[in-house]
Amino acid sequence: MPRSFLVKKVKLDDFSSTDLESSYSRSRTDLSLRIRQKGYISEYINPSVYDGESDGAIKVPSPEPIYDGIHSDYGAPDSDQADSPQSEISSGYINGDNAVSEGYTVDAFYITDGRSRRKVISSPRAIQRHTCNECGKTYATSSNLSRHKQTHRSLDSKLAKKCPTCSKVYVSMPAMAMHLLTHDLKHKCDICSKAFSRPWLLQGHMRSHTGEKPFGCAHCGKAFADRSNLRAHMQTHSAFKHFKCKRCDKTFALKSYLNKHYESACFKGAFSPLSSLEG
DNA sequence: CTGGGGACGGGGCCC
DNA sequence: AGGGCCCCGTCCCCA
Repeated sequence: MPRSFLVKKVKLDDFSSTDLESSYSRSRTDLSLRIRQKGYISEYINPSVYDGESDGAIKVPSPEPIYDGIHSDYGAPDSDQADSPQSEISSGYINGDNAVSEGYTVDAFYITDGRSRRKVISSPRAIQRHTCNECGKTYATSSNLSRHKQTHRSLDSKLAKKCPTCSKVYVSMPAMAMHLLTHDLKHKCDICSKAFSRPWLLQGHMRSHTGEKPFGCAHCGKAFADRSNLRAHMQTHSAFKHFKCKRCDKTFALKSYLNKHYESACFKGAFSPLSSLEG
């Protein structure tokens, strides 16, 4: 599947030559381990970090071995079996029943990020990027850049438009159009009649009825219906807790845990921590 | 109180 | 311009 191949190549492109040499000569699982040694999942999901990987310091290695119950080798780079979880190639199965999941190692998880396609430098089109002079973001076409530039307009701009339903103001017409969709719940579940604004929201919802869990953790084998939930789960495998309470210094693996902490023990009845301590 | 998971929404980006 | 896909984030519930 060409798209999978490109995406995979993107990921490899972002590693140092040392990384590449070793990963080319070793299995994808080994590459996954190297990724985790470099700083676990959040650093490979966060686009800002990804865009400018500057810190090669070794942080906390994964406390967990790659889950043996699935096939976590996504194929060596010279293999034409390069796979993404979107692929029809079934490289790994978490469950033995009908709910078939493919195992996501940290790297495989990352490479399915559609945004990473921005970094496809092997593509001829990627060489001629159109750069926003305000924020430096680059786009494949001038049309896309033009659309993006709308987001830099001021809210006071004469071009700003207000949503007739909820009065939210948008300076970007594509964002406005996207927002208008959120008021149009035309995707309805045949089973429970719940309605959604986007087809993929309905898709995700349908999994709650079917039990389908396409997103599997390659570390422990647990499968999820929702990619975001797998992402949060992946963070629970990390021994590195990125989110620290600025009052009591307790650390948490997930920002949501820290927020919960702020709302409960540490700041109950006190001033709002979210406004004064975020950062 | 914390950790973890399920479900979902908003908005950005690509083709 | 529209559809598809994705990320980030939140809310809620439960152990």
